[in-house]
Formats: sequence, C-alpha cells, structure tokens
Amino acid sequence: MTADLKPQPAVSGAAEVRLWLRLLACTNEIEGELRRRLRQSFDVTLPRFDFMAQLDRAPDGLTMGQISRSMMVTNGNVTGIAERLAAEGLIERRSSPGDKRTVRVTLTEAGRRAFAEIAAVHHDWVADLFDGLNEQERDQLADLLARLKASVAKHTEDRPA
Amino acid sequence: MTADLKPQPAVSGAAEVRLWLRLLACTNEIEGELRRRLRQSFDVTLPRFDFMAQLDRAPDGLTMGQISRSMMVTNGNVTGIAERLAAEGLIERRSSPGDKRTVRVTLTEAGRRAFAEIAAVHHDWVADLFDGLNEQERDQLADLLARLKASVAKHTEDRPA
DNA sequence: CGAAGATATTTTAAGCTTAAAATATCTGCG
DNA sequence: CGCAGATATTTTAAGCTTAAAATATCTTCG
Repeated sequence: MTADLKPQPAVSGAAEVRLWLRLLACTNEIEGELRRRLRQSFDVTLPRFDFMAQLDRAPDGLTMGQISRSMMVTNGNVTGIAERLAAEGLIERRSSPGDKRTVRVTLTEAGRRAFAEIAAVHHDWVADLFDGLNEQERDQLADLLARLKASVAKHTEDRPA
Repeated sequence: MTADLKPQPAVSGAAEVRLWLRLLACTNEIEGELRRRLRQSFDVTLPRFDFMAQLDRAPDGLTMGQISRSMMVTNGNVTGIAERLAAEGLIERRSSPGDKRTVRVTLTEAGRRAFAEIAAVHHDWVADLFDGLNEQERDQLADLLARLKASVAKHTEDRPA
C-alpha cells in the first residue's frame, strides 16, 4: 500500500531480517553462556533462577499468575518450574486464605540464601559479557531496544490479554 | 582485580543486568510473535522454518552437522526437526556416497515451494515489527549488536569447539 | 439463593533443546 | 593390514515451552 511513498530495497524486508537474525544470535549466545555457567557452577537452570529472582523482590510472595506474567511465559509453564523448585525445598506454595483459587509462592530460607549466592556471581558474569560496550554504548543500546519494543508492541498489543 | 582502576556503581553489574533483561525481553517478544504468526498462518514452527531457510540457500544441500552449526544448536536437536520435516515431505535425507557417516539433506520441490511462500510473508512481518526504527537507528543497533557479540565472544571463545 | 460467566491454576499433548552416551564410519599410523 | 583415535550422527533422559482443555473457585446479577 505504501509502495510509491516509501521506496524499498530490491527484496522487501531483507535488511530487517538480517538485523533480526543478528539480534537473535546475540541474545541466544548470551543466554546459552549464562545457562551453561549456571548449570556448571550451581546446577540450576535459567528458568529456575529467573523464577527465584521474581520472588526475591517480593518479600510477601507472589501468586502463580503474577509470576507467569512477570516472566512473560504461560501459566502452565510456571507450574512445572514451581514443582521442581518446591521439590528442591527452595520455594513454598500455600493456598491463599482469601481466594482459594490462588496460590501464594514464597522463597524458603534456603531458597533465599541460594538465590543470593547465585545472583552475585550472575551479576558479575553479565557485566563481563557486556564489558566490550562502554557506558555510552550501553545507554544507546538500551534506548534502541526500548524503541524497538515499542515498535513491536504497536503490532502485537491487539492480542488476547 | 581491576577494582581500583575502574570504579563501579554500588551494586556490581546491576545496570548490565537491566540491559541484558531488556535485550532478552525484546528478543523474546519478537520471537514469540513470529512463532505465533507462523503457526497460525502456515502451521509451521520457527525451528522448522529456520531449518528450511538454511537449505534454501544451499542448492546442493547440507549435512546435518552443517545445519546444526549454522542454526547454532546441538546435533541432536536437528535430528528431531529433520525427522518431522521429512515426515511432512519437505526435505529429503540421503546418505552421502563418499562418506557413509554424513547425511546430505535437501529441500524437496514441495519444501522449496512452501519455504518461498512463507519467507515472503516472514520478511514483511519482520519489516513491520522493526518499522519504529529508522534506517540510521537500525544501522546503529546492528553495530552495537556486532560489538556486543564480539564482547561476548572474548569470554566464550575458549569452549570446546 | 443459584446459575452463568469470569478468574486462577493445573493438566495434557506435542514439540524444542541440551548434555551425555551410544553407534557407525573414516583416517592415519605402525 | 589393523587398530586407535577422530568425526558424523543418533539416541536418551531431563527439562522447558506452548496452546488448549480441564478443574476449581469466585463473583455477579436476577
């Protein structure tokens, strides 16, 4: 529809696809490296670490739904992760007194200790991986990603909430 | 070791972690949206589309190892994807004449047609999702990601090839 | 009160992903 | 030649992830 308003390169979207593939490769590289290190150093998976990170910021605990929303994954997904974390004694699940449908999840004392230990090292790992960018470049990247996220949201905000 | 050469904010790595989480969220958002659209419009998964994309650029086909390397996933992973693509009649696997260990994979005619149809729409989708960034911003993002990838590689290049 | 619809969560089926072990084949060297 | 190590791939076990269906509880409204 905008063909004569906005001249395009020979193949529509080719440059964007290259950029997208680079973004994906970069993210996967970092994610894979962090996953490997978490497994080797702490025998923990990235999703379990992420789950615990949500709880660590919420002293009173969170419901399963809150966790799934903040992790941006499906409800069913967090059920499985919670199952394994509970089996390891790192979290506790209690049915809410007010609303029996909801489950209130908290870190156990062991979970809080384990998370703190891992998080400290995790911070350093991430700082290391990003140390090839100076502060200005990091700010620039953060800004571009915010714009990109907004751009994506324009095309997705009309999904079933 | 560099503590007195390079002053750090109060919590080491906090800014980098925030940037990393933003990068991850942004990538997941785009990846999820593309996955959903591929499934709804073409009943195909992202990994299968990606697998076919590798083959489409290689008229003579590729070995399983070449495919797993270009997709940056494990060997075992591509075995499963190939199994399903072959069941759908989209690829063909032939034992190599020279080296009986290797498998030469090619797109079937149906596979080539299916890929072409999907790829055209996929290009447009990606272009749409990125249309909130102008050309300069896209170039800037590509450049920062290249630097980031290089930075990450510094810390990972010493892994078993 | 009681049913209809909304909300929170779990279950299920299918598929993706990894790491590690197993298989099969090839290559080089004595 | 024959075997030791290298290479290509598959298999296995465990876990992550999604979408859709099922379950359980709550809320609203007549």
